[in-house]
Amino acid sequence: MTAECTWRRTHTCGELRAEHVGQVVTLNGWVSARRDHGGIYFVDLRDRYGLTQIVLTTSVAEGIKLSPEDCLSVRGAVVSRDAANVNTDRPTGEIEIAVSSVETLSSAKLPPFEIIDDLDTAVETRLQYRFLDLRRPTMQAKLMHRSRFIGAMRKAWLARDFCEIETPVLTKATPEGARDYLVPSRVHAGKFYALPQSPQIFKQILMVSGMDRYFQVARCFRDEDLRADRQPEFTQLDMEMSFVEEDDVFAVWEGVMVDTFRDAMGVEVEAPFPRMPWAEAMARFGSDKPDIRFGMELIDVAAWAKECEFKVFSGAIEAGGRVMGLVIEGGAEMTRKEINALEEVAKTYGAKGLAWWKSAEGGGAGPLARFCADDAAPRLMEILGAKEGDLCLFAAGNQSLVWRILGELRVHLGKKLDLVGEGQDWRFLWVTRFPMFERDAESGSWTSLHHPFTAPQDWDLAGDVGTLESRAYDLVLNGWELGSGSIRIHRQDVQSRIFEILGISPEDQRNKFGFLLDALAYGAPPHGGFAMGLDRIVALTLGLDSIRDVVAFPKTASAADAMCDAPSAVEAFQLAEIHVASTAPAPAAAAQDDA
RNA sequence: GGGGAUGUAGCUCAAUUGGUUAGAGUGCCGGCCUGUCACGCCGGAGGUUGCGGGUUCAAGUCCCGUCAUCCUCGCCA
Repeated sequence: MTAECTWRRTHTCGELRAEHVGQVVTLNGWVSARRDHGGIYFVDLRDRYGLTQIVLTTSVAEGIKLSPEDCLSVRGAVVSRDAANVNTDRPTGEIEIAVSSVETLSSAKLPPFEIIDDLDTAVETRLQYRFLDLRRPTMQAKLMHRSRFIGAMRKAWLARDFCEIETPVLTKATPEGARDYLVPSRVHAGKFYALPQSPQIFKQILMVSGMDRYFQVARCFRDEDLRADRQPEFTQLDMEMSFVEEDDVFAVWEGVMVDTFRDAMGVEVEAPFPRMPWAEAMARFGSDKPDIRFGMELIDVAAWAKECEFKVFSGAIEAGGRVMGLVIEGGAEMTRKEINALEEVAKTYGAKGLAWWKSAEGGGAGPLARFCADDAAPRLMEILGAKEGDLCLFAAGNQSLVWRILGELRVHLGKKLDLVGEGQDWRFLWVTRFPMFERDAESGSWTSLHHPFTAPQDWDLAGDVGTLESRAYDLVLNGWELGSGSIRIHRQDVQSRIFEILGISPEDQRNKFGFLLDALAYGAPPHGGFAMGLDRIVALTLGLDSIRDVVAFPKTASAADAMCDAPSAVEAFQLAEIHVASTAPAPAAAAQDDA
């Protein structure tokens, strides 16, 4: 624009105060609420910074039609309000703008929903009109919190001499782990890139290169089904450092989290964070991401169960399985209906049923009561640490199933019974010493629990493969897994041996990971790192259960973008260029749906 | 891939056992109003009950299929 600009703002809609009274200002913003009193007309003008009331008298308003969400430029004097008219709920409530001229920069169609905070609109509609959804002050506040949080973190890493380095988004497909998003190559007919599930190998190679301390705010892609806390593309704070062991990684992260919480939120986080071996986490909480804000730990009742007359329990012990329980203090007041609901929860996670007992010296009540005659009841109560009036829940079966059932029940009960006490906002926990390998349920072969580059506790890999412990660790916050990391393998011979255990042939090792093995052969430093899911921690610090509100343009549960309608069909010539032919059936006309 | 929930006016919801012209709040439009800030008062418009089929004298309601959204199990090294 070469002519003098008539509409550019002098202030935002959130900054004018009593001290500005008398100034003539120009504001730009959107029409939020309108209150027409005939001879005088009030409009709340909104932008990212706040709301300012503008006042139009009849002569100014003449011929001007303001609709909700019109984008305006208004010019006028800042005037103070009479004491009776001050709006104490708004930072700008002491003043208003006596408008002398209005310019409509862009008029708005009637929005499908009102742009206000406390409006419970269907997610479907919100996502389709995300540009309007993101105009709501709460949504803008969430995005601004995300920006502040990540900004504080970046500053904390840079202050610790970490170097921010970008790694490729077009990279190499690997069959291990999650399903890859694939990108066909035009230049190399029949070949494909993959979008990274994480920058794992690149960051290790940066360590071999001697970059020593790396971090990145990295977008990662996994073509798996969604959840409230999982999107197919998500953001990690990825880092790696050289010449370190576990304690070094923990210490630097603890410092970064303390700084970040302080800078972004004004919250003092307690550090160092407690550490707990995986085996202890499973035994005590039945979970590798325990919420340590409340107790109700799992109790092994094998000593009682093996001798009891309840065949399900004694049989489980004989078969090499476990019988464990939970005690809900005062839970005997629960109704049969509530207990049945708990059983349904247990069944979701593979339980055949849920044995329960309202504990009492005299034998108690519930399905287990008839096995609690004479001294059986007091003995069971002693093992459980239960009192009269408590409700005890039991699971029997193989170890992993029992852990899972009771671990999930514990989390469920923690929410249902509101067991998290006051002042327990941020309870971080490092979970360490994960198992190195687990059996694949289908093929029976070994797979890495973390990833194949994780160092073992014992470089010699001596002993039974199934009992080997790794140097992997997770950071857990209030029962959410925030991220994982490990000390890596920096020795080529050990890396090859791990691939061998995983059943990857020497030939496949060369094809898939040859560049890493090569790198490890050129003086790789001991190194380790960690990656934190930023969507999750940003959601968690806002008290949200879903990460959808902290992602500007999230996908729906079917991995679609409701606003731009991705994914979508492409032109035949585009497929031809990349040497791709679709095997998808043509969409049937009858299946078309205009919803 | 499996299970559950939901789908009615622009939005949020209601509609008895299958029964008259599918209602309310809100928003929107028009009128009135000079101190509102969830303004108020009066009036008005607004519906393919997601889509397709079936049962029935009669379907928002029952049945089958399908689509979409949310939650969830599997899956997510």
